Amino acid sequence: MDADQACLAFARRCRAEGVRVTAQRLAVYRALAEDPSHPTAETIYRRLRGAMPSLSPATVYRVLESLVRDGLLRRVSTTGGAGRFDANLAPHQHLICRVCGRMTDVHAPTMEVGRVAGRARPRFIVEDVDVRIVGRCETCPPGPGGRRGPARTAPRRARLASTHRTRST
Amino acid sequence: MDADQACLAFARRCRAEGVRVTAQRLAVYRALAEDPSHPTAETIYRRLRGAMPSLSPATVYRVLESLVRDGLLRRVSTTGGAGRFDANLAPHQHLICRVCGRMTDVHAPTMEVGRVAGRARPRFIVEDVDVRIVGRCETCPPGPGGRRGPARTAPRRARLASTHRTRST
DNA sequence: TTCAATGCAAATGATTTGCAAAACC
DNA sequence: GGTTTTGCAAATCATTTGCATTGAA
Repeated sequence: MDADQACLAFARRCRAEGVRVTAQRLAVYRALAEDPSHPTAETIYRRLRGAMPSLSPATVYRVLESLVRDGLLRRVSTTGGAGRFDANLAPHQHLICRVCGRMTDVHAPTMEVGRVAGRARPRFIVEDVDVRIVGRCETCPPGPGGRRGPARTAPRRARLASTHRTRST
Repeated sequence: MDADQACLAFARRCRAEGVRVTAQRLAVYRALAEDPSHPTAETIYRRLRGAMPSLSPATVYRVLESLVRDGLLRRVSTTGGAGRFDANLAPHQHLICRVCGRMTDVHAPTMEVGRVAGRARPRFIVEDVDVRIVGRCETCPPGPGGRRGPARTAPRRARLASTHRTRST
């Protein structure tokens, strides 16, 4: 699998940047590299603690934060609920089903937003464009909201606000 | 101002949908209609309690949730931090400065994502496209992260994950 | 050996919920 | 008057932090 490759490259890159390569870091990174569903910190934690009983949630959060800071992972945007992460650094967009909560990668040609941003005042320097395409899997039941109904990774009810403490970008 | 118009339309629409028009609802809606900065629930609460001392944060959250559910407001996407809201229902995109946290509306021609979504399996029915253009105001100090530094509405430090309990879309 | 990373527990921030009182239609 | 909403306080959830310990380099 490609995940092994990615993990090797990951370890190399950590060492190159002077970041220590620990079992926890590798495990968290691998969990994300192997899982295209954009899991939450808690999902990663639950998935890992079987093989790593001493792992603590705090470590998962810390590892995720540091990997995002070092540009090895991305945090994807949401409108609430727990934070979700992505090891796929290539430019791409997300399809988000408001019924089942599934988040799928898709590829659309890069959109031209640079010129739009240039009109802003003060002027704005674009660094990243993040596109969320919200809708519904054809196989999920329609209906007004995404409330009720089974959910794989996400919904529980319709959520309101969102996350937790700090900033957002 | 246009906000008065919007409030009238808002009251009309509430009555039409059988939702009660209370002073709290109107105040929260108006606060959002008058403020293009996409404030958080807490910001709205602080702004309102001067004129409405009995207002409680829980009410602000509940009002926001119900207005979003009824399609009178939108929750904007973030990668963490508190949820932010928008009374502008017209299709538009957001410029987000990772240094000062400011979120500005911009207008770019609608992007063609429908065809991309059609390729997904199971097929995906697009209902909304949400574009976040992340970068930096020309007037904000550059630098690796958006950490430290003064912030208007957002940052405090680099945040990690995101919100709170329920779903996300 | 040394400094970064981990684990644990406690702290925080954001948001939600239970319930009785107040308000709208 | 009956049903929604509100307020308040307590509960939850997601995430962060303090501190002593462990471990990678």
